[in-house]
Amino acid sequence: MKPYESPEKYMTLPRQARGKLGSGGFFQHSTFIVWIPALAYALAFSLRTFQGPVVNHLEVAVPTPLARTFTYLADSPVPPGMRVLVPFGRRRVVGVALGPAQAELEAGTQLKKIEKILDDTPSYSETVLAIARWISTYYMHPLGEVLRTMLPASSEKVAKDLLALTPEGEQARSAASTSEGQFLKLLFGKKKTEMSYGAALGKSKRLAGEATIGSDAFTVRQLVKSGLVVKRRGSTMRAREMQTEEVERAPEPLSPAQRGVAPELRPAQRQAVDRICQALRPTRDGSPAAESKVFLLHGVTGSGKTEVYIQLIEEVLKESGHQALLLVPEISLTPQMTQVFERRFPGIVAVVHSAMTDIARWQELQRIRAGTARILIGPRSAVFGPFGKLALILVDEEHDGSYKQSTGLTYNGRDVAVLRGKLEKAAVVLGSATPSMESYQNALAGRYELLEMPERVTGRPLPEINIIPCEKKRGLGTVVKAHSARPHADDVQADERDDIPIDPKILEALEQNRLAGRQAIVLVNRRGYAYYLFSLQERQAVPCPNCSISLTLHARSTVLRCHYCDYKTTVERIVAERPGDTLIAVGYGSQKAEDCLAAKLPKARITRLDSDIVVDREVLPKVLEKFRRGDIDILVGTQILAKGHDFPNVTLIVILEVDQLLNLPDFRAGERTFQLIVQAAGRAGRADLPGKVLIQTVRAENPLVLAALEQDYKGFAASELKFRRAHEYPPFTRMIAIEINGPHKPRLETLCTQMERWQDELAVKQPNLAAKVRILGPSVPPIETIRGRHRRTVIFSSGDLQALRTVSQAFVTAFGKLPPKVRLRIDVDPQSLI
DNA sequence: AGCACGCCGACT
DNA sequence: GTCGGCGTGCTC
Ligand SMILES: [Zn+2]
Repeated sequence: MKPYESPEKYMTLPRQARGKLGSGGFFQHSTFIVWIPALAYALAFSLRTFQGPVVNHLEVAVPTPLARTFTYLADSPVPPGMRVLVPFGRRRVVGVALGPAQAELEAGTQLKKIEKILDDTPSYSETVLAIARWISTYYMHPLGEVLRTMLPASSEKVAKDLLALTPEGEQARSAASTSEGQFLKLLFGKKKTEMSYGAALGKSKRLAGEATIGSDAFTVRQLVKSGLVVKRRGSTMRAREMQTEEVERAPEPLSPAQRGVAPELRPAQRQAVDRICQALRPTRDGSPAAESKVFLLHGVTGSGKTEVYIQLIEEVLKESGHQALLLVPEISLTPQMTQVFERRFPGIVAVVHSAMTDIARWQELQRIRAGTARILIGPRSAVFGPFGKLALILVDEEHDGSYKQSTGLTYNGRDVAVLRGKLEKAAVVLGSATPSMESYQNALAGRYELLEMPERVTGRPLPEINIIPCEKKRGLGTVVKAHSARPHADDVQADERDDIPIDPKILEALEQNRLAGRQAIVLVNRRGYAYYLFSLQERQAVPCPNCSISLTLHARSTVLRCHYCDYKTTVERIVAERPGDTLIAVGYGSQKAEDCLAAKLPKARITRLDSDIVVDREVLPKVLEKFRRGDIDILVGTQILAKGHDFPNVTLIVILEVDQLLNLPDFRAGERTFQLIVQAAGRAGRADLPGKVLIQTVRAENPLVLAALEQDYKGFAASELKFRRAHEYPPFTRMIAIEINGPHKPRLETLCTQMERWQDELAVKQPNLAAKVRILGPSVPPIETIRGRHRRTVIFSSGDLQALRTVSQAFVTAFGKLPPKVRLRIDVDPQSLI
């Protein structure tokens, strides 16, 4: 009997077998606690019979994209939180009982009966149900789906059909001598030998419509018939275990010294621990503190946050049964990291991460549910853990973007943590060296208590940070003129024959570092999708007059546009408006820097790590391991390299494309850049081996960069908050981004016109409401199409959350019926709008 | 999102 | 003829 299998499967098993599950729902606390509400509930249920038509009517949340719940008939009362098997349409699904149905039924509705109750005790506690309800409303996501995502993933993976190249097909592709072969190359790309069948259908159709490069188009059918490809039933892919997962869980016995006389705390640490402990003090009856308190722990890199966490957890453990949750960005969730806690708290730490198999994850969470584990360490989804008595939630690196889920239910683990803390009356500690503007503003406004640890306690000195100003434009890009405004590969090359993208001083430093037997990290941006126009005179990107974010420019086009508000202008116009200025089209990320490194440092062993690879559980650990072993001299990669990993032999970190990062078309560009520099500074060197950080920029006097050099968070935050306030961005407003996407561009554009009309109507019909909410777009996002689907975004923002919700909800309802194949995505508090 | 129904063009 | 692709409607 495997508990992680779908309920449908185990429902067919005899009852005794089910008993082995611990006869428990997932979120249950204990049998004792649950049965009392169950009895009270039964009483209430029967009383209802006197009141009205709700007898035996049970409200059930069903996992479906429909934004509503359903009413079923139940023979006996079903306490809220129980999972139930119900008929739904022509299938059977697992829903969650919510309570007696309150809503009036439409006349003539034929109710169906619940088929089975799947739990002996509720899977979802009252508190967890309350969290689910809040999430459902706040993130505008159906309750049934929210409840489903809260449970650990079941291993049912949909077997999708695949289209695979046959050996003949592979041959035809590499030869590319036939039109079929050429078409296969377009369809599959150069290396892949299989792709999803659905994607193949769509892509082949698109290629046929595009009247492509001379080569004929074929239908998938034709290709199958000629034996070049075969349709295959997709195998159910099982998440592969990360190698590190097998790291010995029970560590070797520790000497008392090792295990743990806690290190002497510095005053700032002591003070933080004391303040938070006050909030942890349990009330008389043994339940957690009477009131939840949120702390923002702002500690510079090396200020000893981990030790503070550990001591707080120790405090929690003093109370029988009390538990603690430590949320960590996915990327930092390494065995090295968890071992620190496992050593200090042997046997009672549970760890979950996304690379685990479902069984392993289920088992870890089971330990939390049973109370045998008292500490849970995990990424954002761990915030839904099945705690009995959660007394403390720690959110490490609270500013980290990985706490935000970007697809489906777009929740932010940090924000849910704050809510859960409130509902569970647990203390919440948000820790960071560079707090998010949201949390910092909450602290300034007194909603969170700010605790500061400005002092470094670890032996590692701050590295030397140098700005390398670029006197030349350093290969930034092409100078645009009215008559040749297009950024084009040829121009770029012609222009840069003697203008390399990396300053010789940096190349020299890299070479010296290698000769000294040390390693280096070079941080670049992800390879580019667009350009911005850099004014040499103003030393900044040409911004949108409405939104103050950089205007973007695409290759082979001279149209500059704002992807927030859809403001448009042309390069010619900008050039004409700024006589005497030099304007440069700069790509946000490029291959150039890497190529230059390889060319100028032929002896160095250089490897590139793209952030796309994070998704790939195989590559990332392998490369990092190689780097750790010293088989790589220079690791070139995106921001992820600055996070989480400690490489003791890295003494030099180079940040090459700071200007591009600063000018990303996103109101958080500055915040991200600041975080990157501070993080990098925290990673270079170690106690006996001082590190160095080099920053190449065309604008050496940039106050943001200067503040980062000084680790002056407050200075940076003050100016950043000023910017946010002036332009009505978060944290001074809330934002909801709605994306529509679909394969037919004209259809999407028609829809956009309707959306504009809707806005006009709102302004007329409800002027008061409309005045409170800023609506930008529909506009074209910087990445216009993803996997053949065109995209448009509408951004709602307001300082009045109620008004924002009302307007967004009205909008979503108005466009509830979408044209064929068009999908709508809602992102509440979007983390990135690209 | 599933799932079924019904319509239509194209391949045995 | 029928098989598969695709738009449409429904889910207590
Ligand atoms: Zn704009």
